[in-house]
Amino acid sequence: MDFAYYFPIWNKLTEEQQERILSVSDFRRVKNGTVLHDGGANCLGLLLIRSGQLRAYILSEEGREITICRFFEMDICLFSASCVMPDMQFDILIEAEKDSEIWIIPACLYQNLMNESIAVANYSNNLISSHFSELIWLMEQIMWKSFDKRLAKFLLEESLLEGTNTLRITHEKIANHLGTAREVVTRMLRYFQSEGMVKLNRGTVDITDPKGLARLQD
Amino acid sequence: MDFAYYFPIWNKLTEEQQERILSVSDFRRVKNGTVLHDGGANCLGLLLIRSGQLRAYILSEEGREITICRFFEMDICLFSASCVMPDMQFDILIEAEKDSEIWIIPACLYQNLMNESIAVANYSNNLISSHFSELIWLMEQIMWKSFDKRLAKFLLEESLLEGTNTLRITHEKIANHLGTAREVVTRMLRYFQSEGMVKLNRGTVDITDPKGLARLQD
DNA sequence: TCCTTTCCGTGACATTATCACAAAAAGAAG
DNA sequence: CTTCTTTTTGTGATAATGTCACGGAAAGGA
Repeated sequence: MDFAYYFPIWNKLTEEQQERILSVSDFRRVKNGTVLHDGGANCLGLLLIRSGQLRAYILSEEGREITICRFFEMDICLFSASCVMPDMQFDILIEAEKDSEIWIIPACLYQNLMNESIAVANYSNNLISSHFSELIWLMEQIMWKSFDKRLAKFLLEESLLEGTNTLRITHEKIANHLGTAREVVTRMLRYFQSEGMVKLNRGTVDITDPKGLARLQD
Repeated sequence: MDFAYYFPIWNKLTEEQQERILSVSDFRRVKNGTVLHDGGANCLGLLLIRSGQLRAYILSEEGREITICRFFEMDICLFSASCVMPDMQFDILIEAEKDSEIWIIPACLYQNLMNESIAVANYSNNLISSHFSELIWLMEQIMWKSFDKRLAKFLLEESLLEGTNTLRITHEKIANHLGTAREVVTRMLRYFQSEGMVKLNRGTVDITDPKGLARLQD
């Protein structure tokens, strides 16, 4: 069990606390596309990612989406344990963006830890603070950056993440990440293509001029 | 000194901690419009509001604003103490929306308290969580509500806050709250007026049909 | 009364969102 | 291989909102 290696503040816990976590945490493999949490009442627990990738997003009544935050290896997601934070009342969804391996730490256990351990309480604090920061940053992007910049930035980030210039992603997925309509993405991508910055094919976006996109992005 | 009455978890602190807070906290009166915190490095401390009203907002490079959150009597604002939360790196501004009386609790003191007291740590947790929630809510409004609804909701909230249907506020202020341009507010208000829902005068918006606005707002 | 500042009104135009529809590509079924 | 279905993309028309430029009205100060 390499749980201890992945859990961030493992060595700040007492042995008894470590035991408790190990004994009740659940390991699980989920497929790309699995929805792990769909807002509101249900309170799965904290998610500790061993491998793969998750995304948290919000959903409008009309079915539009926007990605709030992404989680990677060794990250902890506590949006799926909103019951731990009683003042956290919102409907956020979490889905696997890749096949993933995760541990699920029951919310009630974590709740207890937060009440026992200052280290845990302060660690949670830092987690939420950094999510708050990211959200402010996202807000600034949405409010004050034109869509061409946001799209360019997204493509570059995605390319960095995947380690390739040939992104296997549909216009619709991109739209769902950025919180806009598919047509808007299509049109902007076509413009990028006309400028020689990308090459489009069904299901893929090929970045042919990363520097061009980079110049655009801010 | 009625500090103890206003400070939220006063009775969960030790006497020694209470002493320490009292001895270093600073009381201050600020005028409407005073900017208490302007982002980034400076780290004034926590603000505990005894009377008045503050708002936290972000600012674009072009000078556009949007209100992130407001603080009233007995609220605590910790955005002005972002150094306490090392992962909170963003430029947020805080200004008095009314003449206000506040206590300033030095950041380093609070920092220490968080490391000593689980109550303080968890209280901070709840604060940040609830701000995170509010921010998600704001994001949903911005992304998925049309401007007429947002403006109607703002006018009604403002009227409730002020306890009057005659709001003394300029179109520009409204625009700064809602993160849009003054012209957009002007045009929408004129539309509201043409529908008989408000009556406009220089510097005031008079709500003549609250129910009409309420029907609009969602 | 004159001058300055603040606030508001409005046309023209740009950007982004919405709606409606269709074509092209891929996949499934026979 | 053909036919059917689903997914993905393309695009025009129109609506909503943002941007720019300007001017005028009201308030306040000298």
